[in-house]
Amino acid sequence: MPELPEVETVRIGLGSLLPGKIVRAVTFDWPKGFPNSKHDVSVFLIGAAVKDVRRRAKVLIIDLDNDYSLIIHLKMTGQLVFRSNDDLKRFGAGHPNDSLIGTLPDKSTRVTLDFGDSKLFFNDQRKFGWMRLVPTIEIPEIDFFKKVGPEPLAHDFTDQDFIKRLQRRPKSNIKAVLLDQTVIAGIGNIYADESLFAAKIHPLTLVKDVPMAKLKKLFQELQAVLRLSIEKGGSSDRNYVDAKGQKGSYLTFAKVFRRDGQPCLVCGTIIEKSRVVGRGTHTCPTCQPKPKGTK
DNA sequence: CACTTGACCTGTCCGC
DNA sequence: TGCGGACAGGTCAAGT
Repeated sequence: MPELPEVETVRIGLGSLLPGKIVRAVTFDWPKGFPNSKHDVSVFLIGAAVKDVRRRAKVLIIDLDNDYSLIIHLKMTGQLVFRSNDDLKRFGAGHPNDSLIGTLPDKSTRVTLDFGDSKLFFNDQRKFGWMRLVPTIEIPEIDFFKKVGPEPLAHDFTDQDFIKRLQRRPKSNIKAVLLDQTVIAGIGNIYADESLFAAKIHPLTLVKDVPMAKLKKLFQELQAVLRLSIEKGGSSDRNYVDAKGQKGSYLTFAKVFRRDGQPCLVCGTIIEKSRVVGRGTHTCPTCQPKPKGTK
């Protein structure tokens, strides 16, 4: 589930909660998702203090004061939920506010970091997510970080940079290219659909067939939807929650995503759902006419 | 090489 | 109510 805005929301939350906390204990039994040995965890994680929480693409990086870092990918259903011991006592068996989270840990909890006065739960229903403890200095050498594209909201990332990178894949359809993390970092299914709708581009259009003006428009709209979503705490469909276990409200503002069967907010045509690159894809057939030669 | 498809998991929802 | 099948927001390996 989590794309750039959701991971960024978690980063902001953890960034205000974790720095200074010392890891006192770690509970885990998930060799595939968290392959570090008990020995390494006890030597390089227990006793270390959290220094900083960063994000690159959809990956969270928790830097420790011993030159090690935890890198975490939430994939589709991962959650990182922080609870003080007081909250655990108070809300352990209940649902604070409109949270999707009940008693913690629950059956999807894969890893628990215990800070003494509080805990951080890594939940992941589908177990696609992962977490690794690595020397901080080795992070840039990890394959994913070597290959991942630029941050779409970086201040020095321009529309010309964006267009140049998209045009490296002229014969792919534009949605596939937006979703390719090596082209641009952090875009997933929700923000691909939303930005393509805003720029009035059909997702199946080949990159080479999109006029320059529309590529520029796409860049502006992509930045706008990402920024709005971060402001709204991300999108919560079923699983996503922030560091405090709360849902985000962006989907209230989504114009096509999960709005199939409802009228387009621009022209009133019924929004359609189809499959593009194997993913559920939402379009307005009037605002985003299909490219010639597709059915 | 460029590009597309399936596999990884579990849970939920929908139709019969 | 039960059951099979499709589907879910990501990424990689394997396929064409």
